[in-house]
Amino acid sequence: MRDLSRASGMSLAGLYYYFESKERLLFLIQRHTFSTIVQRLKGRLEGVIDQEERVRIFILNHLEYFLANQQAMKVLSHEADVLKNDFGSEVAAIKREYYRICVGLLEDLKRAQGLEFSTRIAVLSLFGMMNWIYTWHNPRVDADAEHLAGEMGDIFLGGVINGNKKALARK
Amino acid sequence: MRDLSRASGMSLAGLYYYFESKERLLFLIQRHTFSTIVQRLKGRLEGVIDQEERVRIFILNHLEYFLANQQAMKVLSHEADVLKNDFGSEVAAIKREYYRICVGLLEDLKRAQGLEFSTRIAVLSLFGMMNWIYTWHNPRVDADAEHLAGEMGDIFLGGVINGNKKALARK
DNA sequence: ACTCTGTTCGAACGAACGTTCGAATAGCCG
DNA sequence: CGGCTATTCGAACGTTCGTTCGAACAGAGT
Repeated sequence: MRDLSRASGMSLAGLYYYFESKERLLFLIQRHTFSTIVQRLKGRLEGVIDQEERVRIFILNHLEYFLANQQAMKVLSHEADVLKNDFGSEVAAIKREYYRICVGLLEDLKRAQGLEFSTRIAVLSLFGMMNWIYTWHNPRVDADAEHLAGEMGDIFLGGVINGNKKALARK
Repeated sequence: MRDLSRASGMSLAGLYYYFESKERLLFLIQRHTFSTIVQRLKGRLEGVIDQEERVRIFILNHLEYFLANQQAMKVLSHEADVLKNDFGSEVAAIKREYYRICVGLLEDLKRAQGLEFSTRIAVLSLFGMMNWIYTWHNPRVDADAEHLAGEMGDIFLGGVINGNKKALARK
């Protein structure tokens, strides 16, 4: 809170006039962030019917937000699951909705292409690939969100589609 | 430190008889952990020539250690990069060696199969998939390390191999 | 001018943290 | 037994943290 007061130019006590506690402030930030990501995603998915393209949109939407707000996402990843009670459950609900959307995309993809793989593991692997980016992405060295989303989309989709056909053939 | 004294049964001051500071204790834990992972990996890779199998060994070795020491890895992931100066650079060197081993495995795979993709993005995507596991793995619900390593290996290898051939054909 | 409401702040509180110090204890060797 | 070293600990120190409180100030309405 002292860091925030210094950075914002408002006194420490002044912050508490607007935010009743540090926990509530973190809650507001988290809710705003994850709601925004979900809302943008829904807008971008509208009208797109190709299942692979829909997954690629999901990846791009996620990476764009993460890279545009990298320091913020570093904090939010670090502070995940620290909110208690109502704060925690409300944020968890938004995250769960986001997770479920991704599950839905993959279920649709499986149905459309006749694939068999664990949706849960695939979704969580994809989240891992995307979320880990805050630990290594350097804007001066690494490509932008669009390019990274393309590469990760190739790996992930190539994996669940082609890798899966191979696994089936192995049986 | 007070938590550690409670959990270990030794007094708070007693801890400082064995570890000169909290930072040095964290350093010793991190060095031990990452050295162990690297050392085990090297042993398991010995004599294995198939490039895909070598990557699968890498994944299995990583996941096995992470799941066998899940709470510890949660802390270590959380406390990554907090060590300063010599402590930080010595741990960073071990991590860099581990990273380089993975880069080597993928470079070999690319050479053996004539693939083209960004090694850096592939390696970091793989690390993301594997490291993120500490946030979601539930031993009562999710499969064991061997099974997860198989699934993640399918996704990742299927992605960099088949997904890559498709990307080349797209050109 | 006076009050009322909304806004801002310096100063402090209590708790938690990493660390230190001197005293107490235990085990061993002469 | 006496003396030595290694080990253990209660108590405290100084700092940082989240939070609170009362006073000060500004502007609008009467």
